[in-house]
Amino acid sequence: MPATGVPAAPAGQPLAQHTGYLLIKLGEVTLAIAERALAPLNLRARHFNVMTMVAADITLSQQDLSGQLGLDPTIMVALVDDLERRGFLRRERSQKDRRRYVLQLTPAGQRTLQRALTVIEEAESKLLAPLNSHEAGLLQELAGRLLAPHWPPRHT
Amino acid sequence: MPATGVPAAPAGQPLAQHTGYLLIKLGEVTLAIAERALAPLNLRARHFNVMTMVAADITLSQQDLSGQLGLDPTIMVALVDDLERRGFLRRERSQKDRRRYVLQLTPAGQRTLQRALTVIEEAESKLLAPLNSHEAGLLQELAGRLLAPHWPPRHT
DNA sequence: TATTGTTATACTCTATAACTATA
DNA sequence: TATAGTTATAGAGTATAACAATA
Repeated sequence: MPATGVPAAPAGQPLAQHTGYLLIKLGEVTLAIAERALAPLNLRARHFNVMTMVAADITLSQQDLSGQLGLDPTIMVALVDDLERRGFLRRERSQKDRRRYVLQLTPAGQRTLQRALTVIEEAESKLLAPLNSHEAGLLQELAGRLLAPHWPPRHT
Repeated sequence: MPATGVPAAPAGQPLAQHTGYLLIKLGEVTLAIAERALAPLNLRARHFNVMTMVAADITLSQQDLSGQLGLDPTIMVALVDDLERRGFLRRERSQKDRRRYVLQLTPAGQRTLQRALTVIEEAESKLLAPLNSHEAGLLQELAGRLLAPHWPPRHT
């Protein structure tokens, strides 16, 4: 095509032809939905992520969590502070390495995580409603394949 | 499952089972890739989006653009200021409604958009490399279907 | 010396409200 | 009165650097 012109694009939504644009906007929409679903529990999506990780693996330090979730360690401090202040988890010094914390959900934290999981799965199911179960599984698989080479991100 | 406990999850990546989490992180990764690809042109992804929209439809006002791109109108002002200052587009008052601006790419803007399009498509192709062409088309279609009910977002 | 967690702080980003000019 | 665009500014969110405790 000539250097003097840009090809005419369909007026409707020229950006919708870019898969990348769709993925970015879909990510934003999905995050907004998750935040709205968790708001009644006074939780942010990050709280849910941290609690889910801690519930699955007690041996994770705060910096392990930062790395796996792609958050700055200083943000993790504030997040864990908040969850601890609200009685959802406890910090205990690791016996093997007393610089590290071992994080552990309290019973209240486990109950809250369970409720959060319920609303998250409900929201997710609404978001995925336009897809049949085969398509939903396919999307899950494709997204996972695309993400794998880039996650966790190397912190700048 | 009992209220006193949360089901044991695979330690590897408990969040990866949530499609929503994958979509959010994939969106973040995709945006980061786009920003990195455009950085040598001194453009942000938003610049590219605005220029693409303006190239496709000259009749869009700044608030039309804000709405379609999901950005606050005040952010659009700064964006258009920047593009105008760099000689990539011009503001002209609409004849039909002199409150509105009609935005128009300059020849330099068209050339820059063309170069931006090249690097964006290159980056997109790298991102999608793990998929064959059928899968890539499928992802495009599924993402579009999921996004449609939620876009553009109703500004809070 | 290096690492975990922490604090203080500066920086970016965004949204809010108030204004003007046009309608 | 309402709308398009603008400005100033406050608020949220983030990252940077420096520090204490431990390895």
